[in-house]
Amino acid sequence: MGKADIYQVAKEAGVSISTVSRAFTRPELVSAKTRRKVLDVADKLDFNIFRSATALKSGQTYRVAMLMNEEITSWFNTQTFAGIESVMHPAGYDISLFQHIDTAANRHEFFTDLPIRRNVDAVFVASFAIDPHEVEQLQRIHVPIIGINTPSSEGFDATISIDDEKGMYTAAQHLINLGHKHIVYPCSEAAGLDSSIDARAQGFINACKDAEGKHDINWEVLSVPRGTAFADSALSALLAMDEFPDAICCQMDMMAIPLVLKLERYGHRTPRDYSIVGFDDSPYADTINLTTMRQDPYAMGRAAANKALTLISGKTLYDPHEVLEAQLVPRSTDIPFGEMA
Amino acid sequence: MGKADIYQVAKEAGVSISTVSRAFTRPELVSAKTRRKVLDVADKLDFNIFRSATALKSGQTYRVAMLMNEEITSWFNTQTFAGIESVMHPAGYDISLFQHIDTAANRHEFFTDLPIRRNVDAVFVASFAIDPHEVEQLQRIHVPIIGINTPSSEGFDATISIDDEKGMYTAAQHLINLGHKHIVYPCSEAAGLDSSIDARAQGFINACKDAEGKHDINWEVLSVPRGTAFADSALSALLAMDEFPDAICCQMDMMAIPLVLKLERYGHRTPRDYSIVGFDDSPYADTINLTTMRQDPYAMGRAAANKALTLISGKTLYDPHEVLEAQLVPRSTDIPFGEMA
DNA sequence: TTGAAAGCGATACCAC
DNA sequence: GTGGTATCGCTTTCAA
Repeated sequence: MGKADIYQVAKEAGVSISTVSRAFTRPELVSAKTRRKVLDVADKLDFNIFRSATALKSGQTYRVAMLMNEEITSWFNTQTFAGIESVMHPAGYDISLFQHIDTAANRHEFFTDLPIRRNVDAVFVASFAIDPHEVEQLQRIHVPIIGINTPSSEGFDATISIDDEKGMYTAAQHLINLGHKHIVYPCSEAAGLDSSIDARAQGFINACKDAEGKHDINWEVLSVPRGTAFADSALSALLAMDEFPDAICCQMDMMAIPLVLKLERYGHRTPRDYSIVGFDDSPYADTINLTTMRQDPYAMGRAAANKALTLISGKTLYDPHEVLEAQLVPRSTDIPFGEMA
Repeated sequence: MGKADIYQVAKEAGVSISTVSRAFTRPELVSAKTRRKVLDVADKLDFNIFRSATALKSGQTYRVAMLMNEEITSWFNTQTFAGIESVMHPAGYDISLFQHIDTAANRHEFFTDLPIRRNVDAVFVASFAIDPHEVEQLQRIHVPIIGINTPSSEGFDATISIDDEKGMYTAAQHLINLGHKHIVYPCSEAAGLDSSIDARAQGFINACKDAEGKHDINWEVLSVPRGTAFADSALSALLAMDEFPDAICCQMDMMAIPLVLKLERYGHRTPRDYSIVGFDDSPYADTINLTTMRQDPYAMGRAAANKALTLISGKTLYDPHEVLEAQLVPRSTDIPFGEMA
């Protein structure tokens, strides 16, 4: 049966174990005939190189860690993970996932135990606020650390981020330029964990402040509790306002999409009655024709993984820290103030 | 620095490497004082057990493979992956992902090379039609094989599935019981890859055939091309019909949700003008109040992973093959035929 | 082009 | 409760 080791293959093929090894990992050092024979025997005996042994010998682990806020099931995390996977897998790496590095308890446990120490060849930190002390702890594992949408690049060997603040500044400015007078930003509290949330809110605030001299606008940030029902909370808050706004600027599509769909049931229809822009260009944004700011976390994951491979191989990055810009995707939930019903 | 090995830790702590090893993996065999000392030294030297060595010694790999159709970014795949991860990670396993085991070329490559042979402790096969020959190939790696929504349990050590056919039978029957007369099932072609698609279509057909004697119904399957725009294709096909149906039965929410949203732009509003039910209870189904058949792939992933752990540990499963039923989630896209406008 | 042998780091059996 | 040591499977240098 099929638990042959390298010695059995060597014996059956009439060669040494060195040759078997080479037939798999350094084919060019073995004659074509010998190689053919070894591989045939190996296949017959269900033999394959045992990567754990290779790992031991080489000191590499062929694993990388990915740390994230919350669950992998969120759109951003899934896309980023898929992007990293798409380049790390072909390169022979598995991804060891650490979800929910969010609560104080989880963080403390992770950063003091450092279970990944000596067990991964690189670490990806996806979109969460990590404090300087934690970065310092991470550095103790002595492997490349790559940040994706981290608030700072301090302590990271490489980072790739979108400029959330600028992106949201652009979105808000777009609504202002359309002539809107009363702009609301429903904002779920970030609890200091998701760095993007804070940066986006700041971008909105900055755009409004900058416009205050030139435009006659009335703007406000509507804080709603964090949680799974944040969109419903925002809905309630909006419906409870003295006067319904003429524009809504959303921190993410997952806020904007439910609002568009549910506000309609209360007689508020976009773009007839109000303009709205989202952020992310996540699923169904196109279906409902939501104007939004697009970011591409899959591409960011790929870029981050390529940086990691370069660093793992001991090379230097030409461009370790990259900042991308979100792009406005004009669809049809926004019209000039003057054209509204 | 910071690359201390077990010998340095032993030396610094004044013990043998056996004791260092035990301090980490068999704490109960070491005196509390010695253990404390060893762990302190280890922390100071940034030492940790090197899992690749453990793996070599034990013959385990602490990796499992997950094979899937298409990308991990689909709702079903993400949920299933997250479920598996939620039990495998705490148990010390990483998941090695193999996406796109769908095209003939990819399948052939995977099943003949069998890159996972000897390199994983278990294999999960998520929701795709795998033929008997392929299962046979998989068995050559001599580890437990666990299927999730596979069309057959033949050759698998364990399986967990929902009864797609019965679920869709229920959905169709529900529409029939509401008195609908003209029921359409928009169906993207499955190309023999996604086993659920075929089973669901069959469930719809069976329900309609069974009802033909008792009810005066007119039903049809509307085949639309596979691809990213399958919902738009279905939309076109529906709008091109001589007479718009009074009920639509969808293979998945990702078909139903765009239809509900876009048909409205053409004057067809649910439930006023037609009833519609989806399948999956995936994101935004609740937001638009879609009546649908719920399945829980996260829970299936967890169950599959628990089965895997049992099998890996050499135990026998009491109940290797489980079939779950999708549950009708009544919301408000369906009303009795008689109450329609 | 191929073979012999040392060694990667942890584990577990066997002594003490 | 602790230490010595053979061993897991592969890679790689050195020799032939």
